[in-house]
Amino acid sequence: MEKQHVSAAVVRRLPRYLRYLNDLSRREIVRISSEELSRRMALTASQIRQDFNCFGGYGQQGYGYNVDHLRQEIAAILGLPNQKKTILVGAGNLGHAILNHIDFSRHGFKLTDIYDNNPALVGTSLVGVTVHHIDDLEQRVAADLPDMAIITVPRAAATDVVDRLHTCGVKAFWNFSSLDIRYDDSLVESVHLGDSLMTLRYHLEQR
Amino acid sequence: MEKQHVSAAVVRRLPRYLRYLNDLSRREIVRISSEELSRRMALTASQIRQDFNCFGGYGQQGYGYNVDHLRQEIAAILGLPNQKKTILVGAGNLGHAILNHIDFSRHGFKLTDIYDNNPALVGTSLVGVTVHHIDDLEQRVAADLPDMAIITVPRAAATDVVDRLHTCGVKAFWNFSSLDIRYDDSLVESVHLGDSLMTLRYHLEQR
DNA sequence: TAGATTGTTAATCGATTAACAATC
DNA sequence: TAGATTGTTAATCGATTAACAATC
Repeated sequence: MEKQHVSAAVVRRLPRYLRYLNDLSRREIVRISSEELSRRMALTASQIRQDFNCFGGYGQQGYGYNVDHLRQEIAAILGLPNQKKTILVGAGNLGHAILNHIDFSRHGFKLTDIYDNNPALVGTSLVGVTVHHIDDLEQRVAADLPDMAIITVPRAAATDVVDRLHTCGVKAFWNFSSLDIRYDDSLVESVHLGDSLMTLRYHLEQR
Repeated sequence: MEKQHVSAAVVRRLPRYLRYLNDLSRREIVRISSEELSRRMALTASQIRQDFNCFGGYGQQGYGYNVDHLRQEIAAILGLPNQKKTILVGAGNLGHAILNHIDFSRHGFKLTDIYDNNPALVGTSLVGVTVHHIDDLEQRVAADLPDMAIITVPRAAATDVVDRLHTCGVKAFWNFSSLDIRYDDSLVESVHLGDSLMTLRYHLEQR
């Protein structure tokens, strides 16, 4: 049902809608109006209706939106029911944190491999997935191409690792390095922690 | 020199400008034109000039921008030379990763305290800062009010911890919990890892 | 039916881009 | 001086908000 083009701004809001809807569902709230949801989320009701209408009419006049139905529609739009294969490269502090913090299956992914260059880690298992040496990257990726790679290696290693991945066919990255990854044929979602912190520092200044 | 209102969109770009300028500086490039920078950053030259002009004329016609000067101006605008006090609450996987991954002093902060409820951690030291028990939070925060708190506790604990912090005077948060923090008198910068991952999952679907 | 609330169009607002005069 | 490039104004584009007719 995804007809018209959906703007990046709307897409960024979808996960947040999903969080609130899941929460409402947990509290066994069956229906919600755009008005009530706007109060809870600190958005305008207008924006909520516009956003939901990019995809088709999920509401009902005079009634509002059915929480469970809407929740499942958004989950489907995001592609969550269908799991894409992902690998994680760099099982240091940040890699460990991601592995333990994120439930991949609930976010539409399946973790298939972990890579690191630390001999002490290679061969061990983290969250049920074996850690392989980074030297085996090309061979293993060629045998079973992942849909995405999580980049949690130190900055110094990032360019090289990402380039190798791209060369052997990986075209999507969840990037935690402070480097900007950019390829014409690839999808990149970056989490620049330092940038986020500095943004906060700026606003702290203006008070 | 910060006269006119600076939009959130511009502020979000400042750290990225700084990263590129630092990189240019490292390579000993002395001057850069908006045109050349736009190529490197994949922005328009027009946007770059608009952005830099929110704060005052840092360039020179016919020459461009002095890399080092611009770099220092932006660092100053962000407030980096002046360190604000921050505490970190929740020294689990994610907390550890942040502590080891972020150089606070380079981002305008100074880490003063760490809190956790794990007895095995309390009393130990991480990145040179002692871990205190969460029960001591109110007492210690009252004695030395931090400018900001980093929230890396599990979701279940987040509401309570944040509320306690807010009550004893903390009015800025770097939030890693999947909860939305919202107070009229507080500044919140959230890093919603799950949201970021789902956004990526969406775009992976549309290809 | 009357009341509530959506879906959708139109108006507003803000951000990005284009253009060019100012000036180094 | 001539050429380059900024600072700044105007035009465009896109996103948000307001309004209201459609309809459950």
